[in-house]
Amino acid sequence: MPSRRDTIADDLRDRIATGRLNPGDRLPSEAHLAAQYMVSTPTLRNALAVLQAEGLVEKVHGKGNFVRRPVRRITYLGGARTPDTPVVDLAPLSVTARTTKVRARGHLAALLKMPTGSPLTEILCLGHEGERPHSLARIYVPCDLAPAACESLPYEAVVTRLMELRPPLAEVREEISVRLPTSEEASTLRISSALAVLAITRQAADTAGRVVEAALLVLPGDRADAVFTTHHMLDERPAEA
Amino acid sequence: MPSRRDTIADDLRDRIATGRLNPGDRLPSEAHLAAQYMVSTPTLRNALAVLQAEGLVEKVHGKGNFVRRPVRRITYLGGARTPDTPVVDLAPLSVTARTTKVRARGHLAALLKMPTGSPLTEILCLGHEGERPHSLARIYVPCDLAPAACESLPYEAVVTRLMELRPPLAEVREEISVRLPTSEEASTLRISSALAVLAITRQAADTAGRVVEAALLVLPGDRADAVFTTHHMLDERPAEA
DNA sequence: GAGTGGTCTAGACCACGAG
DNA sequence: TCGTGGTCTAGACCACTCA
Repeated sequence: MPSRRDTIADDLRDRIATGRLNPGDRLPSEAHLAAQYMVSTPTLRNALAVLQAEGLVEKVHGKGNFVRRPVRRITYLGGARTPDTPVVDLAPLSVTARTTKVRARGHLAALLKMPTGSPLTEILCLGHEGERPHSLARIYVPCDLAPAACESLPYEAVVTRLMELRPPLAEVREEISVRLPTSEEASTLRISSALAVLAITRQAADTAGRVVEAALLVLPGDRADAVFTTHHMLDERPAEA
Repeated sequence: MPSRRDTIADDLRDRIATGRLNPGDRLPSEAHLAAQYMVSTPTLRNALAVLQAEGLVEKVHGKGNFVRRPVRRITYLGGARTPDTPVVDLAPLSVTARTTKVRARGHLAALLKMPTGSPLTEILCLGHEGERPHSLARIYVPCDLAPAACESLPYEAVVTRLMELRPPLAEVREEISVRLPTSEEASTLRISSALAVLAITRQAADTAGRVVEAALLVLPGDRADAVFTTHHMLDERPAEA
């Protein structure tokens, strides 16, 4: 027996799929919809929450519920990439970076295989697409591998300098998990705190086994994919794209 | 201003973290807790939903809310793995498989690069840890690469036969996304339909570029990680673990 | 049958956005 | 100021589990 919430969500989803509701359209108010479907407002809101989690509907406080424009999905390219590929594929997007010095503690120290309290450079990156933030990255590198006085450099310059300072990488480990955003992440990314995010922990080591970078990436779950392509090493080694 | 829901969730989370509530413990009933915190039952249930999404609390209909035993997280090993590594690391776990013949359609046909209607063998795998299901995999292979009459074979035998029939792989592409489970997936995995899952689409091709396997994996977001390790190809090629 | 969670109701009050 | 969504209330009724 499908719940009323799901019945309503299915109906609205169908309305969007068949073009009766178009991207950018404002939905009738929640009170209106509740009356149409003859349910209480909490029930209707639950139905909208389903669609919101699917990325079909966007709620804007004080304005209404809107059919989301089909956003290009963010693609995180993991693994087999050339060393100068940016951490997230931000091709036509803008990234703002802020660099600060912090000290390793807890999980972060373990990730970098450095003792607690070790000085680190944190590069906080926020990817934008138009007005809207859409990816958050915290990159940590040992201070000796960080560009000096780079607080004011633009993102591209920081990345370029990082690559120059860094020894060649031997191994990259990426761990992907799903979780709810912290409230800070939710407000930074302007997503609902109920929308799960893709959390990627990236650890890059040089040939000596030294961890030269740890990165914590947060991508909104409704529009992020992570893609890994592995070329198996056979007799012939395929060229990497 | 933190909401009451978050205040309550924070308090319960703290009770768990500090050991005042221990794994396996049953929480007081929702009505009881609502009275303690002086909130209505929906508000209290929202607070529990937060903890449930974090994997700290498990709701069991008709029995109560329980502090979750720290479950071993499921680790999906992607990318750089030897060909005979199972799709999901199910080491001490049991897997049941069911094999049926289906026809490629829509997304699946595109994934396999086969025309719509092509015959496929579907291997439906359900990973168990004890009584509890914890991973769902749908593996599709062209019929000529599927073991004949394998409907009744155990999982391990099916996988072994698959590997024997399959040409060496050249490229594996894995796409990871976050979404809510379908109602079928939620009931099969016995998770709440509000708990996001890690959805992994795996596409394996042989040296000729033919797709020899497409797999759709669904892992519960509260206890699943996907790990990718890339050994960069430098002068010396590191041995694969 | 007693107790539990699951769903839903019909409101109330507050916070936000736009005119 | 008005309409919107955000949060919350104090119940009701149903479904499930277990004794």
